[in-house]
Amino acid sequence: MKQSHLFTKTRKEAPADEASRNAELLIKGGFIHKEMAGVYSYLPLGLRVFNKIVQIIREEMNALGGQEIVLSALQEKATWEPTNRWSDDVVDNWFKTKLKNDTELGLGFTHEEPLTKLMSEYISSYRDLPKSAYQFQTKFRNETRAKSGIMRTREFVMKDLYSFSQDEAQHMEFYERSKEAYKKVFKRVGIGHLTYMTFASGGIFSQYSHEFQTVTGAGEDTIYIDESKGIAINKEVYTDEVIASLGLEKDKLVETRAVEVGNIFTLGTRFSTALGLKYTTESGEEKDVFMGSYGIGPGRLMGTIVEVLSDDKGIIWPEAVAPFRVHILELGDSEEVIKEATTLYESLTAAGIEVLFDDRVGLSAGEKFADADLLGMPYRVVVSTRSMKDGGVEVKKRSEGKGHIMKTAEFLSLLTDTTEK
RNA sequence: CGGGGCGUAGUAUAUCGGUAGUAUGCAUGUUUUGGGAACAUGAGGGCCGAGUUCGAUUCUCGGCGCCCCGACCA
Repeated sequence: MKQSHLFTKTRKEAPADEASRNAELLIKGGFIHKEMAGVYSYLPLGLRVFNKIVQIIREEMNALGGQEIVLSALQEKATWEPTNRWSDDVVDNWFKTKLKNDTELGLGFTHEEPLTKLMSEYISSYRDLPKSAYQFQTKFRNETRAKSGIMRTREFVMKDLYSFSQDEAQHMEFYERSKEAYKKVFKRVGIGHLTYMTFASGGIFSQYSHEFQTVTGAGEDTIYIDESKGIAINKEVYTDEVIASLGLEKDKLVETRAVEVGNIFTLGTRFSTALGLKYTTESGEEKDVFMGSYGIGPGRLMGTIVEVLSDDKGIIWPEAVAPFRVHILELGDSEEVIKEATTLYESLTAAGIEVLFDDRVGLSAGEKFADADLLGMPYRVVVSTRSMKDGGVEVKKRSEGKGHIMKTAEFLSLLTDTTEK
């Protein structure tokens, strides 16, 4: 994409009403736009990142056997009453509305109820299990306090997967595989090294749930990490008893702040019992389906990546989620430079490489460099009279301090090799 | 929800009970082009409402909105 075509612009100063690093950098770069407290829109560059994160999650959920669906945001009262989650006294963050005829509706804050109800139309035999379904869907939560930029918002897309199994044993098999899928997701988006599977409170059907917590001061949670084992305990269940039961030693645990980027949860039969999701066993017995839920918020994940992977100049996107892989900067307006840069842009694009081409005229070199640092594409390629005199283009990785001159063909093969790897 | 802070050009910030200033961004022109260029010219502003006052952006009250800490986060 030619940068002259992009309708967003960078800005030098972050809005005064944003204190979090993720919001500052994402707004300065034109990735997102704030509509109101806790509600953000995604702009072209931000949406590209968002979609890449979504696609990585989608691939891993598909590999797990999940089937993608999209459930409705509008929810009716009758679906939620059987589980006692319609009342505002029980669930205080519903956004509710009404039909013209005064029928009450809610905007879904999660989707256990509608999916459980829906599944009862399709699941009736042990032969139908296990199954799992997931979606990327907008949730609405009337948080008393939105905060930290896109980390805690009132409207956000969530990947929520729900698993349906015959019994706890079958459920646990899926649950264990989901842990691995989640680890892959966080590794692929570039924050695996900072993300710990964390024991958290479990509910009625299991002692623990598992959260995936990424270490950052911007996080809302306090966790205790065992670095050697690569796991952590959430403060909410941090007791001597729990530490011992997990085979950990208290003096090896390090307290830190972290953000919950994902969680997996054993639901048991709470929802299936209430909503009548049953199946018939091989011996003809009727049993409640055993469920689990598995969530990741792609937007929060994007915010977390920015919190964790940025420096004083801007964002350092991991290749897997960067809006573009290469950022070509055309410096100066000599005909040779423009021709060389345009040719490079076209040949990289033809090779299937995503390129942002800073073809804007009349800007100083410093301004283009500053924008490139802020926007954070993995590779910055400068085409200028100087680079041409030196016999090529200057290639610099965003994550490294110095660039070096390469022939364009050399650069192209570098990118292609990495792709094939 | 408890506590604290704050609303001034697109953005960021000053000042002041009496003509609202600066930077940046924007427009036009000339020059400039390897780390947010220079000069000139121009457009652009007091969240809403009530009160006090000769006069309110400033003071008072109410509303709306935003941020931070805590609580909450199924």
